[in-house]
Amino acid sequence: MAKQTLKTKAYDEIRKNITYCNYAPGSIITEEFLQTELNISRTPIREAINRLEQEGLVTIKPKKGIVISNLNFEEAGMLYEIRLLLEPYVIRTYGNRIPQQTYVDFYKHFTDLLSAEASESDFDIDDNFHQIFYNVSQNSYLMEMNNRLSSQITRLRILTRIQEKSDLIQTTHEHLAIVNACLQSSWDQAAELSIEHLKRSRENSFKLILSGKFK
Amino acid sequence: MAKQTLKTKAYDEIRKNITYCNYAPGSIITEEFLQTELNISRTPIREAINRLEQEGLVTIKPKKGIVISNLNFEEAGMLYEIRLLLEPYVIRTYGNRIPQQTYVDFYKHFTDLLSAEASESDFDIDDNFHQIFYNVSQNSYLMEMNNRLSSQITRLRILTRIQEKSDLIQTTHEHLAIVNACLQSSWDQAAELSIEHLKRSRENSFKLILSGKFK
DNA sequence: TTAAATTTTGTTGTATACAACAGATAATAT
DNA sequence: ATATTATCTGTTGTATACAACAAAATTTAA
Repeated sequence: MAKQTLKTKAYDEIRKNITYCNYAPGSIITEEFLQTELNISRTPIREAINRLEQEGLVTIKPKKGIVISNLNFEEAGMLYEIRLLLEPYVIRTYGNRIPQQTYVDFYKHFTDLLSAEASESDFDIDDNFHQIFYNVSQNSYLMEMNNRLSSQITRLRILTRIQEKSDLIQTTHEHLAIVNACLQSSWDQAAELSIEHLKRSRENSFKLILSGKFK
Repeated sequence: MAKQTLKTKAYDEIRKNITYCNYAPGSIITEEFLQTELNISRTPIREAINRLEQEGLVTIKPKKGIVISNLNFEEAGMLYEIRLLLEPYVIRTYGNRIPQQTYVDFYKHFTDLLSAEASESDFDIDDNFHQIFYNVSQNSYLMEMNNRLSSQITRLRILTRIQEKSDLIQTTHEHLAIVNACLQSSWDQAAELSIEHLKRSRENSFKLILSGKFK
């Protein structure tokens, strides 16, 4: 990435801070705070914030401040509803566009992962796994939709996985099963497995949200 | 709508001009042009343009100008792919949330429409018909997705219907069939009919695009 | 004539000053 | 003490000036 305007720099920085929950969900920040924190003038900051509002990560309260979007029960429900609609579709429809080698790599990665300690990069691997299916669709609406979802999903994952690290193993097993089906070109089965995976993941998130461990 | 900032006013105005093809697809405009045309200073104009870029209606070419997005074969294909995925889903899943009376009103409206002359407001009715299904889903991702799609769809419709006004009758007949199925609570059938409707509509758009009548 | 270097022009990128306004706080009247 | 009014404070909304830069036009050299 050669060219980086201040606008995109501010956007990347703020978005990262939101997705990784450095700014707590529900909290209020101001443009001036960001201005001094990032050492960037208001104009690029504002443009970044406007975009983030568009993406649903913040809400601008006129004359009040910038509210970091909450992650509540309803939001999680919407999120998973969309994923349950889109992911089986992209797997079934575009799974065959992904080179077998990519599946093999994933497969290997996952088996390695199951026999080792959990690390910080696991989030990215998971994200990458889902993202690839959207990208090969070559449909910019699908890709953008995934982009929109992924930051919220990451926030959800961070807020939940912290409590239950054992979940990673279960998730990886399920990813493994999906990849396995893909390697055999059993797209319907892979789609079905992704539905099961998402449903279980949803129930787990719901449980954690309702337990009130975070808010 | 009581409160209207200049930002939203600029956004509404520019978006309307794009969707109704007052700014031709592919043409290039500048911030200064918009500034003088709308009599609004650059800052709100920029914020509006940024949002429109985010929504895919324009592309900002640094140091060059603002390019009104094109509507080509690929774009139309993506558009219909998403609609074919989402609309049957929302009809099947949320059709029952719409009061019967609303269906009856639609039904009446459509039959009136078939026995009268075509008017300008037909676009809005069509839009409204599709939109209601998304709105009752109460899923902000779905609603926003529809919002995103609808402006592109409107552009497509305007560019195609101009040539073939007879298409309106066919479309209305299909809408009628869908509403009919909904009135009988035959959601699966309604979903199936919407798929047929969209597929035919897609083929029609493709044909018109390929004929090169517009570019 | 042609190629290269230079200047000009037009556009967006960025910084900043000021206006508008909502909400909180303080002051006042009853 | 309480309700009402007025003031103050903090924040975003808007306007505008200037910087940076890319591309086009012009000039210059060979």
